[in-house]
Amino acid sequence: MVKNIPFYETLDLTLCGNMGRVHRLCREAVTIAVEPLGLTQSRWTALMHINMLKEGVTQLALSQSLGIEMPSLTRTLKQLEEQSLIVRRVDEHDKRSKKLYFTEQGRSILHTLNERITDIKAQLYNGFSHAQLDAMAYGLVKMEENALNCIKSQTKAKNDT
Amino acid sequence: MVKNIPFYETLDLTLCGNMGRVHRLCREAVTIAVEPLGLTQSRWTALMHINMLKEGVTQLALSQSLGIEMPSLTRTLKQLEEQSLIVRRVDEHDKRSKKLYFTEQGRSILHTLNERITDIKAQLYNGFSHAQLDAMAYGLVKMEENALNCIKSQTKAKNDT
DNA sequence: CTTAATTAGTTAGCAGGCTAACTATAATAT
DNA sequence: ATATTATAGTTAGCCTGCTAACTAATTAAG
Repeated sequence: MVKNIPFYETLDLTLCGNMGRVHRLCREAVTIAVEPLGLTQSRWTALMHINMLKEGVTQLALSQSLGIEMPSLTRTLKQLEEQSLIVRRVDEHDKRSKKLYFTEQGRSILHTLNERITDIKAQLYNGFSHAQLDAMAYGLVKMEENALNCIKSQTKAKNDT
Repeated sequence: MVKNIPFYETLDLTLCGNMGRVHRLCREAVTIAVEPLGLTQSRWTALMHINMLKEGVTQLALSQSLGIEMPSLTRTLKQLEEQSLIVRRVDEHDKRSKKLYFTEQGRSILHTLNERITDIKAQLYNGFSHAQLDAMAYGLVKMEENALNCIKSQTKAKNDT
């Protein structure tokens, strides 16, 4: 029974609080669905992105794709390696970097994982038009830009002191 | 240089990852601005909501307004009390619940806090039309509903087993 | 009235973001 | 050739969400 809720009644007052909550809820919805596979949010997200970027991707590239910092990723990959779903191999051409590959077991759960995520995604986007989804995605990208600029200008102002 | 980014290139692949990242960045932008006041994100958000709901609000009502669970709030309020910015007083009519009040010191930083947040908000929403912001807010509410339904139906399916 | 169920709040501990400080390798400058 | 700087990854530890299990007070049932 959602009507045309004026922006200032929702997003504005709590600033970005709503975004955080919706994010947590969407995340939870998927996590419930893939829990039987022994995966948490950070782990299934990482698996999906490795698959998307193709095996052999470096940790740095993966962290950028995920939009998280290296230390956050390191922990997740460690867990995935302990679960024997992936392996990390040092790149022979640049011994600083490590490339990521699925194990047999890791590759074998990809299909089920993909299926379940697609299912949940359909439920989350239920009732949205393509135009609406595009508008949201565009808004998010724009707000991300604004936030980055805002952070940058503040950091700069501090250093100039 | 953001063009008309097709939804499936952004929000879809990472599902709700973008929302999480934008949320973190917006949060960071404000936090930098209010750090000199000795406040973190959870603390300034709580202060703003207490002010909005008026002093004397219960912890339960505050947690619902913030969209977080009680234990998350308990910790934050404990810190605010240790900073002597608020006090918690047992409600005489229902000794289970506690009501929240600002201290002198707490009330005195509200003005500065409000000012800085308003400033950052303007930067984050820079370039957005009212219609765009409303569309995003509406989309978030709708997706939250979808997520809640999705979680509920999954939980129910599990219990029926 | 006494007992059972519900409710507000707390504590303990997990999940997954983050920064700061570190190691080891590679690239650049002198 | 050597010394400096930059880069990929790790470790340690903070912040703030969460659930599960608890206490104490209130409400509902028998």
